[in-house]
Amino acid sequence: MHVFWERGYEAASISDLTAAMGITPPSLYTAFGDKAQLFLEAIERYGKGPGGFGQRALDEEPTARRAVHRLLNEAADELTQDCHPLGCMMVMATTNCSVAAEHIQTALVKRRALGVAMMQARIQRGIDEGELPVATDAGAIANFYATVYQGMSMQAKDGATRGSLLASVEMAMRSWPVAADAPRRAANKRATAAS
Amino acid sequence: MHVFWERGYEAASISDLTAAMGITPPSLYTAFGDKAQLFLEAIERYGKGPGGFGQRALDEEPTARRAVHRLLNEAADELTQDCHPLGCMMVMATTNCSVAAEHIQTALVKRRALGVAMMQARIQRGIDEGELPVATDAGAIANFYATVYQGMSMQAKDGATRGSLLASVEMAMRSWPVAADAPRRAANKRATAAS
DNA sequence: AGGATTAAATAGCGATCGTTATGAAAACAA
DNA sequence: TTGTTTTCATAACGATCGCTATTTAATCCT
Repeated sequence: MHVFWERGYEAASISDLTAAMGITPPSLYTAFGDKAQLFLEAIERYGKGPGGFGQRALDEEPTARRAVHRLLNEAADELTQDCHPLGCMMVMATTNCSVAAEHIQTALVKRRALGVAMMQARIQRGIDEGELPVATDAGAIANFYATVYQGMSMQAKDGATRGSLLASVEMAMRSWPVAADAPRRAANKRATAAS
Repeated sequence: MHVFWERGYEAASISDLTAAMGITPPSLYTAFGDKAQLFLEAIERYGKGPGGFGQRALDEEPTARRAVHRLLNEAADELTQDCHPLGCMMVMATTNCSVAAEHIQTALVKRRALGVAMMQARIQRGIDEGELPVATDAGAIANFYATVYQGMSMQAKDGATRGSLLASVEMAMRSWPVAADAPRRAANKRATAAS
């Protein structure tokens, strides 16, 4: 998983992989079928392991805003840790590839879209529960924070620090839609105080 | 340039390149030296051609805010055009590579950092000219919008539409620092009206 | 027109790619 | 202990990688 994470799908050679695993090519092929299947298993392992923080944040936090905020904050941690490669494996593994690996590319595009869809669903729940204005476009919000997340992944790969990423997270959260009743309540309060 | 843009540095093979150029390998090597030099020339051409909109936006707009806003708006256009590959060549060309191409990788990291530095300089000018609060961290702002830009590039590669990217741009611009005197003036106006 | 020089194309270099056939060692059955 | 099965590593397969030596075609100068 780390080899694919570090190098990407195509640049990770079989000899890189077997060296890291401590096995020989025939063992790899009898155990995993071929390189593509091994990669998909590695991606799955990533999603359940180091890449699972997003899912957890979306599931566990009481509000959509806190969920997205926690997702990005934990991303800043995770993407810059030095016990594993920098950046998000899902983002970095196949940004560029030859025609031979396009099916892997499309598989990853689908997985990324799935992540956005999960975030969108959490935001929609926030709208339904009155946390966000009913006119909010959940898809647009999810797209934006997915964009920020993917950008953070690139920055981390380029050597950005945790602190730098956290600063970007705080800036991104300033774009969060204003709660429908918060300003109204404030306006009411002022009106009440004036009357 | 389009071949490197589409496939990335390593996945673009010499035969891909010669086929696209309509020449044979020896001609390529006598004209450009080797693959790495050809790539660097392609990157330079990209910066002066399709990738030049960022520089222009930063140079030509009267305020830092308008400069960044235009940069992102034009990026939404440029990154999704169908007359050339999707996404930003500078971002996509070497996100993942083998050990053999790491010097290319680091060269691109430097170029990306240069772009961020130019944006930071424009923002700092905005601070110096009173457009932005003196306490503003120009580096942090530049990092954030660079993050958004790189995320947009990934989204475009994954098939995001121009409209989707533009929506993210509008969201990102909501994070722009509030002008130091704008709220004060508003407050003064209210105070004046009350008195 | 014909020899000298430049240009480009064919063919192939060693190395590495993903993948697998083959042979040797280890574990088990009788 | 011997024969059988299983495990795993050595070695090599065809294909392609970046790159170049050699040969053919075109251009130039007299």
